[in-house]
Amino acid sequence: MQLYVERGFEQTTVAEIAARAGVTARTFFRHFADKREVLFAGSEQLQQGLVEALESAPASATPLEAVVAALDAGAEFLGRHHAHARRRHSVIMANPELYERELIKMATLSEALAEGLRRRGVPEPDATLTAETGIVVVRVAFGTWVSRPEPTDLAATMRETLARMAAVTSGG
Amino acid sequence: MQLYVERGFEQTTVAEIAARAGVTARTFFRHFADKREVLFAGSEQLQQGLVEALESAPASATPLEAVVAALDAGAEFLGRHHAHARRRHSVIMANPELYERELIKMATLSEALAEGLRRRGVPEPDATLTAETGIVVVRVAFGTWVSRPEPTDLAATMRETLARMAAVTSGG
DNA sequence: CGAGACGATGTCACTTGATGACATCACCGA
DNA sequence: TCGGTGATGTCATCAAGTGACATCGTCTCG
Repeated sequence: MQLYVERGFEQTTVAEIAARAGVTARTFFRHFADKREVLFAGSEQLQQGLVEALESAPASATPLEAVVAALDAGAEFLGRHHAHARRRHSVIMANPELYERELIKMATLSEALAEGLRRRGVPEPDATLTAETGIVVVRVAFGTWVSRPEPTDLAATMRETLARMAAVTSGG
Repeated sequence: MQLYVERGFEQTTVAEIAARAGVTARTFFRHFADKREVLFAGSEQLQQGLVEALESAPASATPLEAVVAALDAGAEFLGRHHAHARRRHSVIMANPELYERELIKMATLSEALAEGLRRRGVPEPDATLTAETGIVVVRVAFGTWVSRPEPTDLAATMRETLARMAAVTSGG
């Protein structure tokens, strides 16, 4: 993060990162699949948390309600470390390569949620669509949350975003 | 495409592609920014078509209706060459690197639609959310369309997908 | 205590993707 | 015919990864 902020992502070489960490480039690649992955460590935990929240939603919950439960868990996970999140987000948004990675992480997350919904008996295409809706809400809400200079309530932002989403897709 | 299908994306080298095309690797990189971009030539036309359709929707149209107009244009563009689309899609889905690129193209498309909606006076976050909804519909509908062995009506699939999307986000 | 297994790291060599600098060559218009 | 322009080739070079092998410290078992 230091180097990416200092001189930009493309301009910093893996050798430099490794040097600052006091290891070798070869070692770097044993910890991270590639140069981008450094910024996405911990995304498995997020996914795991979301899926667990989805699964522990009551069986009577509608698909959307189950996803809302997952969103709440996501807000708790993402809603800490506002300052750090802002720095990280600005680095990612400044680099198409990193943004690509971010997007595929989100897509993976979406697929995991869809799978969880299917396990709950939700048929296709509803499972996929509900999951995708959830991910759009996470992305958009996180984006506005992170754009605010001071930390606010991410869960609330997500709920508002979801409400707008519902309004908008029903032709409001 | 030939080489990517024959031996997989990662396994084919730029030198091979260039050789089969009868040029040099250096020339390849003058036509395509990178190895993946080969599969995404023409995506600017798609974007342009969608945005134009969005703009030529009547001023009285709701945001969602305007996006539906764009979707129709997209269906016309994407809905041809079913066989080719299937091959291309399977190659992309088999390779995370390519899928990443696909996702960022879609994100760019989404942002272009959002910008078009803003020009129509749609405020945030509705513009972004409506555009994202449209893109989800394109992605999911295209996925099911391409999964069918025989060509069907993509526009119809999109409409059905959008209807499910509306049902699902309103808690159905 | 000592031998050996194991995990983390380093070293080296190599492939491939990607880019800059410069040379060529074909073609087009004055 | 001359000169410009655009497309391509050649060459050198850098950076991202990866495989093979060596090294070193630690932990465990007899």
